[in-house]
Amino acid sequence: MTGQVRTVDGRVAGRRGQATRQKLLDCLSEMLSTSPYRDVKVIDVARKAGTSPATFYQYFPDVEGAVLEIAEQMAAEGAQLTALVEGRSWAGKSGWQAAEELVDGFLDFWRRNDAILRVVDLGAAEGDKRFYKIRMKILNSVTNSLSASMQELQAKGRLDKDLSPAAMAGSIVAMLAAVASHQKGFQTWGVKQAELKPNLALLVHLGMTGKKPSK
Amino acid sequence: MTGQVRTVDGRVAGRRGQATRQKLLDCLSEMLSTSPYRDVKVIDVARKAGTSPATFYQYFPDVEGAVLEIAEQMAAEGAQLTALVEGRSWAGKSGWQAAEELVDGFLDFWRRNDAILRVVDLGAAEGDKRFYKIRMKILNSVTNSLSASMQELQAKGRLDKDLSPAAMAGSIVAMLAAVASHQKGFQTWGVKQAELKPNLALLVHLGMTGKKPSK
DNA sequence: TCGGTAAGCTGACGGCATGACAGGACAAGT
DNA sequence: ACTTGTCCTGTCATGCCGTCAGCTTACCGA
Repeated sequence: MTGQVRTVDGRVAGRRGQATRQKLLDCLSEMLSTSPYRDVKVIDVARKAGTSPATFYQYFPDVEGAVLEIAEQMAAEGAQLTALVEGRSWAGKSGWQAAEELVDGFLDFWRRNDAILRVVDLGAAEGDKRFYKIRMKILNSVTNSLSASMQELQAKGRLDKDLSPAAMAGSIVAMLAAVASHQKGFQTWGVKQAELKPNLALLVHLGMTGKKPSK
Repeated sequence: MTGQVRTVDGRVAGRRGQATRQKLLDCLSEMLSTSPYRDVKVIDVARKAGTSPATFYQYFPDVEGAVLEIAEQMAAEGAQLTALVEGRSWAGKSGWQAAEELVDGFLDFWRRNDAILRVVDLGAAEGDKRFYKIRMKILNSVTNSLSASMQELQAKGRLDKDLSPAAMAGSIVAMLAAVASHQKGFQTWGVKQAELKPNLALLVHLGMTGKKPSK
């Protein structure tokens, strides 16, 4: 599908080359989580990887290009988030469980990838379509699943028909993503992780079913 | 309270100086909305303002310092967002209206200041306390008001006592902020502004009162 | 009117990151 | 050993950063 890994000047990368490339990506990834995006310099990444800036430019057009690569890898992993919604029932106790697990899984994924997700979020907000596409790839699976579940509920008459599943699902997912990316902030502000989760789950449940959950 | 405006090297700024300073801020502000934050260079801002980079460094320690200044100005304006919540009733029809107006006002404020808010969000997410504080200043007024309203409802027995007003209010506000900062995204993805708002308002209402609104 | 003083601005400079290139090192096959 | 193609780096021109000395401009009191 993706074809071979290639250098900027068109050569195909061999074993050694791919290793170097990956090492650069790893180091960049680490830098992103320890210093502001604006201050990440090619020379630092190269130094950290024990190589030279010139090498970096063999594999990536610039920092942004490398960041996109990392984001792409993460987005591929992120596809598994669908499993948090698909095939779940939103009725009764299992509905509450579904909401709780969705929140849990989401916050966890975000915590594991917060550095790169920050940059993706910024790129998307700035209007860069490549970043926006990646963001979509991650969120879409969840959004679509939620949206489908709501349409089912609507068909069964268990949910108001005049609300838009897409908008509601989008809002819910946006909320999860936002809270997730400011988890640390909530903590310093005095809201504990433990009380954040059930409240988020409650909001999710309310949004999905329009009803209070029966725990 | 704030004392006089001062240059980096300690001189007090006069009329002309303040004008130059403001012009630099305006130009920076415009740059932020037309090019990625990472690519905003001091020299470009200076050129745009018809002055030299050295002048920029007279008034600001670096780009980030100037951005903080802009953000501070915006935060001051943003304090008026409190008015969207304070003194509102969440019962009956007026409850629905309160939710709608909160959503409206929020999205509008975000749309007007999206460029600078993006950068503030990034800074906060990266753990910079100065940006975090500004973000708080804007969101706190709304969050606190919502939180207070919920405590009232709890006292009257109209709302479950086992949920945390702070966490819920925080989640609601985070959701509003998130949706607001990706408004354009929602649109390109096929969700129209018109159907976004009522669904958001519904979520807000559900979260605040635990009940479906009576319109 | 005339200095005196502080504000305001800029040219110039060392330092560093960028991005391109050519050439050397290295591994693998013959 | 020789060839071929991959891989890495030294080097260089370019451009931005951040600072300083020094020049110009505005204000003010005598």
